[in-house]
Amino acid sequence: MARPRQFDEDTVLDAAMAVFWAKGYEATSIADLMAVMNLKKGSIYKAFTDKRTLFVMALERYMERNFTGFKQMLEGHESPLAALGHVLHNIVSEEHLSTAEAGGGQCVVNGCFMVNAIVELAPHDEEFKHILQRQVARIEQLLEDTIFQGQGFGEIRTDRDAADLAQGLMVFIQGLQTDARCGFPKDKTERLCRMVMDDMRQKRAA
Amino acid sequence: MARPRQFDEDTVLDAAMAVFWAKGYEATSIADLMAVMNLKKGSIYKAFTDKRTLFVMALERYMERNFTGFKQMLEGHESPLAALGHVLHNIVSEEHLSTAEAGGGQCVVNGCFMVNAIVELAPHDEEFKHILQRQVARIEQLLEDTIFQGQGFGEIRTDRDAADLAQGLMVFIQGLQTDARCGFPKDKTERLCRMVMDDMRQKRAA
DNA sequence: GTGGATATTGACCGTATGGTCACTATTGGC
DNA sequence: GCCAATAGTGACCATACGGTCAATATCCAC
Repeated sequence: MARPRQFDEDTVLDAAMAVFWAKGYEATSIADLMAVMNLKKGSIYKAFTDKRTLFVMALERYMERNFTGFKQMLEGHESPLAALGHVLHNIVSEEHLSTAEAGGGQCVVNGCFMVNAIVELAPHDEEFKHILQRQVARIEQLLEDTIFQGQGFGEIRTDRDAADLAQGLMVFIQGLQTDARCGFPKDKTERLCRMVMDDMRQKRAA
Repeated sequence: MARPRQFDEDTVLDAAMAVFWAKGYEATSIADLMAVMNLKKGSIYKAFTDKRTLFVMALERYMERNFTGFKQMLEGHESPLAALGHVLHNIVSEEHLSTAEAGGGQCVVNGCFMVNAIVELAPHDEEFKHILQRQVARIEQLLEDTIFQGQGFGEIRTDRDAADLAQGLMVFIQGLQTDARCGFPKDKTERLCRMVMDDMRQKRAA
């Protein structure tokens, strides 16, 4: 009994996510969003209230996808350490980094939307800060659980708490995302990932 | 034979640096700069051409200070490893993180201006990208030299290249700066720093 | 004190911004 | 076929943006 939507919400949210991810909150204008979502201004505001709300929706969409992506990547490996290695490899590989393809945009390495949002918005906006802190904690917990398993397996070093190793790994990952934004060569970051993975390994007495 | 400046360039540049550091490029308006620099719009444009040029000057000012700060912090320690520990401790401690006090602003933890600029600007601006890549490389080199010395000292592990260790440490530091923007507790990051320092140490056979 | 040179000022400009809203279009239920 | 309800549209709005410039003020050398 009412006119149905003429756009697919998932599709346009993906498009909005891509442009916010690539350009950040401030640098993305409503005009940018109109172009990439293929919607007129009025439709955007009717459906998503305002720019900030749309950003939050796009960010939460990203974070949810990112989190379940992590979980899936951690499954189906012969060992927890291999699973972590797989996650790191995926972070560094281009496939995981958005190519902002929605709207015919060019291929740019964008790093991590969450990290970008932290740097741009967290210090000046309590709401974003809480959302982002929660997400960081969630991912850290995932890493910690996996590391804990690996310690039980005897393949990950036990001279450190799983929580500490997880936090250290998380900081390292955040640093990698900065590197990505600066366009550093993939082989360098892959090398670093191998090194970090190797340092997590339980060393046998020589 | 001409009217002299009524403001101190160092002072106003410090103020501009603080606000760009805290809020980023896009979110800082000319009005913000006028307020914090205590200058009228026309004076700013006469002295610094435009917003972008002023930002570059502020960023380069920061980077130069940051770099010489690193160098000074690395001097006068009993050993290279202790020097690196001192650097890390300083990064984590509040003193090193800008308090944006110029202009009577509130005290906020701002992370690293360079990292903020990388995340906000590097992917979409070739000039910034080059400037920032160069600075990262410069700091990495400093770390590498120190690590190399420490290896000669026998206190830093020699099973890895100094260059690799330096790159890993740099990524970790960049991750710390993200954490800072998100407002994570200092004791957590200090703990992580101790852990990383300890992992750099040359282990004696048990 | 006059002149040349630079600094300071604030009014002004064109445009882009985020956001609103009255109007029209399209639907399913009755 | 009409009605209630929601979607789509684009003109419109106030304002904030980065930036310019002519007029004025202030300096030093002579």
